[in-house]
This record gives sequence, C-alpha cells and structure tokens, in this order.
Amino acid sequence: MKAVMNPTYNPAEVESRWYPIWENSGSFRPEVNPDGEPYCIVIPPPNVTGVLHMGHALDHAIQDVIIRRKRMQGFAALWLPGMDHAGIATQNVVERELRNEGISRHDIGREAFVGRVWAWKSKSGGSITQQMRKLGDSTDWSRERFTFDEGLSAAVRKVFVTLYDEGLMYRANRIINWCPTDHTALSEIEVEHEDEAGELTYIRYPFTDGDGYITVATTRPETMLGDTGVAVHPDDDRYRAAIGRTVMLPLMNREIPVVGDDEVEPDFGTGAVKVTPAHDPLDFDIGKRHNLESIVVINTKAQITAEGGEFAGMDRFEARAAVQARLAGIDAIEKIEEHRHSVGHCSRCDSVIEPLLSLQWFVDVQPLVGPAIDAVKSGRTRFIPKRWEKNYFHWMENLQDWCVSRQLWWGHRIPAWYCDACGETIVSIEDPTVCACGSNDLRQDEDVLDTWFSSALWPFSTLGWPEETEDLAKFYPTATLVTGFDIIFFWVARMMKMGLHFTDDAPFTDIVIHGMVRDAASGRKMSKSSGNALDPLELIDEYGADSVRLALIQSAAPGHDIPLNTDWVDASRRFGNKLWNAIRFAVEFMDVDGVPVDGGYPAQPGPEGAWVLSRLSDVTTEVDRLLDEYRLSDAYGLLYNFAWSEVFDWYLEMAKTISKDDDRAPIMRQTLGVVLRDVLKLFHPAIPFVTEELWSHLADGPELLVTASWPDIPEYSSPEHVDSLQELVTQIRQFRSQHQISRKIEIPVTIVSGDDPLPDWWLAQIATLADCSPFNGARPGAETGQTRMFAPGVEAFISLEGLIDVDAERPRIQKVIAELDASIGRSRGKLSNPSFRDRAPAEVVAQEEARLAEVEAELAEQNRLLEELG
RNA sequence: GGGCGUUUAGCUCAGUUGGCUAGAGCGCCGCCCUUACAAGGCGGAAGUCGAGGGUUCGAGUCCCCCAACGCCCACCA
Repeated sequence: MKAVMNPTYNPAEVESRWYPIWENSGSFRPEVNPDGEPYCIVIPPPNVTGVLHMGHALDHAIQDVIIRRKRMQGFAALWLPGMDHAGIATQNVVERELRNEGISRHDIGREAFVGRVWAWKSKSGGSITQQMRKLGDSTDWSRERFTFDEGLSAAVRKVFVTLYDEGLMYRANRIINWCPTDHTALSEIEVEHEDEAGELTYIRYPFTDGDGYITVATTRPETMLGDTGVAVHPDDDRYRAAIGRTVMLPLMNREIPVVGDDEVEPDFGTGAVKVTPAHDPLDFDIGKRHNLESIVVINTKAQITAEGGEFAGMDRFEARAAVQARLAGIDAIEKIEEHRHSVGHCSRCDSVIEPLLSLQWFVDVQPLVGPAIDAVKSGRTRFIPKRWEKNYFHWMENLQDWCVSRQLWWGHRIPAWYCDACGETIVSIEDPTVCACGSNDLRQDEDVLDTWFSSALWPFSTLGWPEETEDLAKFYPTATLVTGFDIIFFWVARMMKMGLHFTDDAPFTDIVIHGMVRDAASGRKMSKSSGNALDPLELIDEYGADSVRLALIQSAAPGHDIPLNTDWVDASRRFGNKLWNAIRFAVEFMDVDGVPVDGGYPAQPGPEGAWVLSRLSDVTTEVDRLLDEYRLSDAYGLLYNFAWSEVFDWYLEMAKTISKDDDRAPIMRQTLGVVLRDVLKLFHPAIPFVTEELWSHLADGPELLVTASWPDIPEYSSPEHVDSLQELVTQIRQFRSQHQISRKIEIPVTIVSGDDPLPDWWLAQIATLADCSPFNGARPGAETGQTRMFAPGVEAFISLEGLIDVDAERPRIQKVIAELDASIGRSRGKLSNPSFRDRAPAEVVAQEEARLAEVEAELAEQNRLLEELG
C-alpha cells in the first residue's frame, strides 16, 4: 500500500529518520561492496573542540558526494572519520573551566589535568560527530579514530623514535617563535604576520676609544639590553673602518664589537644593525658567525630578565618605552621615525610573538622534501586545481626545520628521557626504566608534540600503521584528499612527507583543494569574529541538510571561494520540493511505483520516451565526466537544469497527455519510472535524504538508495520530431503571451509537414502543451491574416482573424525580421570571407551555410507575411 | 620584494581543448490559482564579457601590457 505523501516536503522529519537507518544497516561500511575495488577518503579531522561551521559543511559535502557515488559505483568505499586532539585549543578550553573554578592547571598537576581533559572530551567533546550526522556524512563510524587514541599514539612514538634514530629528530637551542600567552613554542607557520604601525628608533652607540659613535636603527629598542655586537656590511664604505673596533652599549655599559656581515642590508636604516643573538633569528645567525654572546633579556612571560638591569621585571612593551626614555635622557637617541613593519602574531590567540632562544625538538625536514616534491612532479599525486602545485613546491623548497615540541600538557608526550646521573638522552618506544649507566634516575621530557605531528600521520595511522592491518593493506594509499587551501602547508605537505618516508608511497592520488566559504553580501570570509557567519546547523533546521549541501555543491567551482547566502539555500530547498512533488505526482497520480532497482530500461519506449532516455543518457555521461574531474558544481548544475527544465517541465507534461487506459500508458509508466529512478540515483550523492525518502516511495525491493547501483543507461536515439514539437510549442506560447491571448481560447493551428502526415501522438502533445487545436493539413492559401512559424521539418499557420488585432502582429513580425536580418548579415560576412572558407574546418563552413539558407528562407516568408498584413 | 587569484546581466557567480544569437540562481516585468508543486507554470526585459594592444578565418576563452580589488609567501633590523 502506498504511503500518502504530503504536498509539501518536510526535510526535518525525513532527515532525522533516515540517518539512523543508514548507519545501523552498515551501509557506510566498505564491506557492503566486499568485492569492490577499494576507494578511501580520510576526513580532515575536525578539532575535538570544534562545532560544525560552513567550512566543514562544504568540505564534507564534497567528500560525501565523492564517496557516495563511488559506493554506488560498486567500490569498497571508505570515508574514514575522526577527530584531532587539538593541543592548544583543547587545553585552553579546560584551562578556562579551571579558571572559572578559581584554580590553574598547576594547582592540580599534570596527571590530574590530563584526566580533566579526557573527562571534558567524553562529556562535551566531539559534538561535531553528531552534527556530521545531521549533515548526512556517510562516514564509517565503526572506524572512527582520534589522534590521541592508543593506536595513533603508538604510531606517533614509532615515527618519533625512527626519525631520531635516523638523525632527523634532534634537540637544539634555537631562536623559536614563542607565544607568551599560550606559553609555548610555535612553528613558523603558526605565526601570522601583519603590517603594523611602529617606530624606528635610531640609537647612538659611542666608540669605546672616545672617537665618535655609530648609529643603529631598531623597531625594538628594549632588545638593546641584550645586544652583544653591532654589524655592518663588510663592503659598506661608511663603516669599513669601524669593523674590529668596539662600542659601549648605552645603559648597560657593555663593550661590544663591530663586525662585518654579508647579511646586513646597507640600505636599511643607517646600514648598521644592533645584534641581539638571543632575541632575533638573524642576529642569532650573525652572533654565531662572530662568536657573540647570547644574553637572554626577555623571559617566557615577555618580561625583562635580571640581565636587563634596571628594567628587570618590566613587561616588554613597558620596557620599550622606558628604554627609549632613558636613552633620550642621556641623549643617545638620534631620532625616532614612524615605521610600518610586519609583526608576528600567534595564529591561535593573536598575541605578539616573541622570538626567544630556547631548547626545543626539531625535525630535519630536508631529507623528506625530495620524495614529496617528486611524487607531485611525477604525477603520482596530483593537485586539483593544478595551480596549487606551484604553492606546494615553493613552500617545500623553502622549508626550515620543524619545531615540534610544545610546552603544553595535552598532547603526545615526547618519548625522550634524560638521565640525571650521566646526562644521557634515551629516546624509545617503550618507557625505559634504567639508563645504560645503571642509574634509574630518568626524567621524561616535559613537552608534548605539535598537534600537526600526529595529523601528519593521519592517512596511515588511522588505518592501523605501524601494524600491518587488513585495512592498511586494502585502503592505503588512499584515493582522494579533500581540503581547503589554508592547510596545504600545515597538513597536506606534511602528510606527503611523512607518508612517503614511512610507507614508501604517497598517501593520496588526488588532492582536491576547495576555497573558503564567503559571505556573498560582504565578500568576506565567514567567521565568528566578523559576525557574518551563517551557521550550518541553523540552516539545516530551517531549510534541511539537503538544501545546505546542494547550495554549497552548486556554488563550489573548483578552487574558487564560495559566496553563500540564504538565497542559494532557499533555491535548493525549492528544488527539493519540486523533486518531491514530481515523484509524488508519478507515484500517486500516474501509478508509477515498484520501479526495479536495476535495469528495466524499455526497449521500445515510444518517441517521448526515447527522447527523454537519450537526454538522460547524454546527461549521465556528461555528469560522470564532470564528477570524475571533481567539477561538482558543473555536474549538479547540469543535473539540476536537466531534471527541472527537461524532465519535469517537458517530459512529465508529455506523460500527462497519455491517459491511463491508453495503449501507450504501460510503456510510458515504465519509462517515467526508470527516468525518475535514475534522477534520484544521480542526485543522491548531493541530496541523500530526500532522494532516499522518495526512493522508498518509488522503487521496488528492500534495497536502500544509498547502496543502489549508479545508472548505466543504454543508448537511445531521439526522434527528431520531439525537437520540432518543443520548438513549435514554445513559439505558440510566445505568440499567445505576446498577444495576451487567454489560455482558455484554443488557438487553431494548421501544421504542414514536409513529407509524411504527422503522427497522432505528436498532434496530441501540441494540443495539450500549447493549448491549441492543431490540424495537420495542406498549406493554406496566401490570403491575408495569417502568421507562420517554423520548426525543423514543420511549418505552422495561425489565422489571426478573430483572434487578435491583426495590426498588432505587424510589430512582432518586424522585430523578427530585424533579428533575422542581423543574423544573415553576420552569416554572409563570415561566408564571404575567403579566409574563412579556406581555413575553417569544412564542417564549420557547411554548418554556417545551412544556417544561412534556413534563415534566409524564414526571412523571405516573414517579409511575405508582413506584406500580406499590408 | 616575490607568487597567485578575481574582474561576465541589478546582485552572487558559471562559461577547460577558440566555433551557431554568452548561461544559471536570486531580483525585475507581464499573464496564469491548468487537479504534482503559487516554495508553482508560461512568456519577457536586461550584458560594448575591467581598459588597451596582439595572434587567428574566428577570442569571454590564447599571448602582451595596464588598472582595480583580494589572498599567500618573505629574518628590511
């Protein structure tokens, strides 16, 4: 018995019903296609603290379209979900909780704190996994992973220890980027540079021999407290004589040398630079080259240390003003200029980064770079769109060593132990209990690893590596990665390096890069901070997940940003409603249901059926081509127009003209059913909920649409008659509209065909679709008061007498003539050009000639009609 | 200082081997409550494809140059 379908589609009710059915049926597991070729996408793991935003919605919609189609195509398709432990972000959330209780993490200690984070995770973390279900993500939840779970942590240790054994993981004292707020080291890509207004302070450093001074320029005068030298370019004539002399550092009264160094830019400032090896990366290098001492004058809280003398204890910015004032007091400042310069900020908390000399762990990435570049250069892995490859190469070629240690508690603790007795460092997978020297006085390194370290292993660690699991053998290397360009450096490049190094294969074949979702109104990136963010969850509640997905997919041209507003979502919702009603009509009013899941394509579908099936076949072929190239927006734009403008607007209307007791009714129902079935299949990856619901009304058998087969349509050739039918109907409608003729008036139309009499079905279609009474007969005499229409193979005549004011037809014909004239002009121009005839392909020339002949004939006829009208 | 992207209808955007009269959604105008859908149907108006130059029989599409806007990278202290 048929279920009654509501005339208005209600997404909320339908969507909440289907997801559990899919999930519980195991449809998202690759095991549903046990013999299928493996196809795997690993999800970019959202932060455990994350809530679903538009960026996720886009990223997931794309991945879901890809994986759902592959599943329907019979692949053993796996979309592997999971989350990232998100070191700093998560630690901050729990620290905020503690702060509300009036305590800090140091009050409860490391172990208790980590316990609190786990407790938070099980209670509040991972809400995004429920939100992904609302979106319809067909991820295999039985394989869900977490970067901090046991298996992945084992992979992290294995990688760390291996890199250490290979000499690629080392501990060193370097200038690193320090966030004084998050109180941890950061890698250089976690620092965002912004141009800001600042000052360039020119300070005089007197020579110790009393003969003059040298002026240095700095944006950070407070660092002068730690100066241990002044550097000039060795070829700079102004300063050549100064090299080797010493100056007296003001305020500190420290004698420091002037050195010559090629890295100094003579054109900047005074051409002489103060050297603070402990607080500037360039100065650190210069200091090393010239054996200058490193004096730490700023601590991890961004305060001046005891080495800073009278300024000790001051905040760095307070000290900047104080140092300037003191220098001015002793007349050591030559001038202060306004100066815009780039200032580094913590990408997480926006604090100004402090370059600090610090003992940290680093990965020597150079040996990993070559294979990662080669994999892309050779085409083993390709970026889509290709232009991102250039960015990837450029970044790879300019890599610094990766600072991986973080001064946090939430993260993978560095598997290094230090022996207090002998000073030995032990790096091992298993926790050591005793040192080679016999001492068991071992301290594990306090630091944890950069969150991105475990993310870099994601494609293989989630599949079981370093164990040789079945999943790893089957699904690695994975097929496709889908992500935004903003994390190519953070994540994609590192996965490539680690994947190639540890598995000897690139982790993906295709890397699909999409843009950012933007607010269509302002053009800005959607973000909470700018207050222009659309909340996908609110949109899902209001419009349905299908609408949000389709809007994103249709807007997402490959590699471009996506402007989104609710109009797009609303248009998608209307499409869902249209689809709903089209199928409701077929099921309830045309008795189309029990459509077979596979095949069932009619061998003799009749002319309308052959037309729609040939269009379906063409469109499916094109959609497959577009989807294979990841052009989702083009594919679904095409399908959207096909479904609405051709299937619903034309074919469904044609089907209506065939009454239930007509001999052609059974074949029409079969054809309509098969076409609608395949439309549902083609749309399912984009709008899974409404299509699954409609499938349950339309199709026969127990199979869910989610695991149904992708369409494979036999060839059909379309009868030419259908084109002329559509053209003539459109022209009659235009005629009616132009002359404001009510639909209630049936227009008598005499139709003349070139050869055979027109079939009854054709006349019946014309009659219904154009609300006219067609008569297939001889060409009427050349009496006045007729209008004439052309369509391939047929002409139509309408007597204007009694239908319209005959005079009103004149301007219409004149307009038609003007258009035809223009067209003929263009055509003749082309054809009279000898070069065109010589050089254009013969088929293009022939096409042009045929077109001209046709248009000329029509022009002659319209001119004749105009004359008849007088 | 490098690199990349964008510029097409009132708005937001498609347009990938150069080839009929450049498309879509929304908006706008007219008619229609036709029993799938008024969240709809039918019809319509609207674009010198950022400026200039070049290649070509033919350029929104390829090349050069310019302009505006946006993004990324970069240790000018």
